Amino acid sequence: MLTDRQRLILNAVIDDYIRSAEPIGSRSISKRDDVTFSPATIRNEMSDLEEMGYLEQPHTSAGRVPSIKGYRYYVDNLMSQDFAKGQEAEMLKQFFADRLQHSEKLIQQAASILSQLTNYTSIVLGPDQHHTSLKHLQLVPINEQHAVIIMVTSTGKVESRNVAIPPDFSIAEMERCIQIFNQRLAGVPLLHLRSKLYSEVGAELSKYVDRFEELLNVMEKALDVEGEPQQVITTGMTHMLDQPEFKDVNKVREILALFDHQENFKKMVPSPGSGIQVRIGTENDNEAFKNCSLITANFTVDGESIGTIGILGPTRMDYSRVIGLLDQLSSELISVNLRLNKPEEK
Amino acid sequence: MLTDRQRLILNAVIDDYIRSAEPIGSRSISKRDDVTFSPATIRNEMSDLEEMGYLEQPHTSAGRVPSIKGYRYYVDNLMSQDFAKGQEAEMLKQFFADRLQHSEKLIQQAASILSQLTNYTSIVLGPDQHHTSLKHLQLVPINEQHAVIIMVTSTGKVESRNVAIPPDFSIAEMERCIQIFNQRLAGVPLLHLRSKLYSEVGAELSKYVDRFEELLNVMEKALDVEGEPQQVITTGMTHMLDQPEFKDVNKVREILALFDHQENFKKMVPSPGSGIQVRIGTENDNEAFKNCSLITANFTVDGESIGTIGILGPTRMDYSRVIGLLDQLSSELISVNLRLNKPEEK
DNA sequence: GTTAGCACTCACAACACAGGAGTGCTAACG
DNA sequence: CGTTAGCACTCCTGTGTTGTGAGTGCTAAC
Repeated sequence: MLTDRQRLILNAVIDDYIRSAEPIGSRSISKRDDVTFSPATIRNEMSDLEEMGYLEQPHTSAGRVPSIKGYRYYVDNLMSQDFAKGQEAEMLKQFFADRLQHSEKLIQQAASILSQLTNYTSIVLGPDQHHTSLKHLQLVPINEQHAVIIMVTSTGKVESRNVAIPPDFSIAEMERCIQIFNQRLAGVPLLHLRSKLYSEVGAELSKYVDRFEELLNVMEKALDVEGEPQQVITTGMTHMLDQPEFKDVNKVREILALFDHQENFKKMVPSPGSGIQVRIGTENDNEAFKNCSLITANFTVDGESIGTIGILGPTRMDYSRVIGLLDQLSSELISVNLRLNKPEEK
Repeated sequence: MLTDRQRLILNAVIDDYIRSAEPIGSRSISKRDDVTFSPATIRNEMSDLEEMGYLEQPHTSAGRVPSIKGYRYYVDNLMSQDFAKGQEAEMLKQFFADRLQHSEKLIQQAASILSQLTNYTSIVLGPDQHHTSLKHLQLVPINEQHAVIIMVTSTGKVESRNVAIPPDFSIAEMERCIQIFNQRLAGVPLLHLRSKLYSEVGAELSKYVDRFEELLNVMEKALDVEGEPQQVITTGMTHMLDQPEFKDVNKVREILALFDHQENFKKMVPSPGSGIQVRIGTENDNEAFKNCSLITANFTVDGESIGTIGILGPTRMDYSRVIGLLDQLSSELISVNLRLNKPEEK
């Protein structure tokens, strides 16, 4: 569809624009080493590229700027794919060298590093609750009426809930029940905890405890993971302000407002699975992000999602570098997880 | 030191300026209901107030603006002290009505509400680690070589650490050790855990386990709370941008940069104890905050600090309202904690 | 001591204007 | 026929000018 020369020029425009953030003119393109034609020729080609929708003109007599379609073509076809894994990759490796964190915290820290490296904002979504399962349940009494229930999940994360002990239940009784829960519920996906609670545990429990229904009620509330919003953590929002496209406070506000209402992100992040995804400008279905691009990477181990990292920058972001870093990070994470789980059952 | 009329005028200037964010002229003051003199008289008084350092002039022929000294005088002497506890107080009450969270999470949520109510940014500092103690220790094995150690603190917070099980230790052995730890370390302040580990537990442990030193080493790392930075959570940074004084991106950047490096806040927050504190403008020892005020409230139960909330706004912030809300919040928190711990031992 | 009157100051918005980067078109060249 | 040089035209941007209005400080009168 595009001639080689058009592709060369489109690539040149986007490359330069990513660096300079200013409309690119024909003259400056012609000065590049990889370009041999005169400004006039380039003007003609750029005019064609504009007509086809790959470039845009802020106004007559300004240079050209890539359109969403242009960026998309760049990411899909033009962009250098040999993600230069230089010293930055080395930094990531160093970072992971001797970490023994559960994967969730690990990803958070990785995102923070990514944000520093790229000068973009990073967003971490915890692992999709629907796909993590319960590893262990534990009761810690606070006083006669209150206790803390601790859940350890398959990702190594620890969650805790305060519960009120039903009157007339002794702590010893509670502890016996928790044991039963543990036997029956270990390995069950968090999402199914509630239904299993009645179908599996109920019958068993009734043999040992009299007023087990009351207890089930309490546990149902405590184990309800849907109430707990999926955690969203952002780092490096400052970097947003460094980009010249956001020198106007109002544009920044729209975006930062999104950060305060984190529910939004869940909608924006592509459905789980499927490695690295790029959403350019209006491809995000959110008005506030029309000048931003979001690159997300979903990290999985053994097919289980352990978290998602998103890198948010202006549409004019350095796609190649960010994708390269996420790529590298992905393999590091996998190797860490192998190290951690090597001698595991199954 | 100030005449009644001067106090009235200073109060009027600050009041109006808090609302309008624009320099206040003599004419607009004279229109207030509580002011009976002419603009000319007010001009003379304002001139005196400026000479004394309570007011400032952005430039000749502009109105007056309060100085740091002016705000300080306002907060200490002028500000209405009957913190109107209207429907806002009711909201807070509602919010606390049936919460059963550990106090730390409770404070975080409270801060979030405060941020919404006031349109300022809120900052939560976790309880000072030096004053919380260990309640319970728990080991959850992940595989043969790794386990999660869970610490429940006296504030009801749950912390977890991944540890590597020393080679040749069985999980059963580990669990026996943890029991000993629990007996010996429950109630010990987190800060002293490490020293007690050797002085108290070491001897006891040597009776049961052979190579206990190795184990102590592992535990020492796991229980080291000083490595873990004190948690800092911020909400509602967007509101910062709503203030007209921050319409310039560069000023915002300085402040947001602080948020990315949370260590800073620990230095800024006044030493624990002592209720509500107000830091106006340059009273904060941080260049970036020279146009901000920080109101902090330290919440304690039975003399133990359970966390600190800071409200950050422009120097022109509504001191009276914020202090009132923090005041209200403080009493709500205490009543919740009473409810939660009523039947506790001691 | 208080107030009216008035000249003076100074930020700010509106406007005009020059400079310059970049385009689009046309015509000439190989 | 594709490519290039030349040139007129567009339009953003920065700068200087001017006018307006809010507000002050001073003086004189009440």
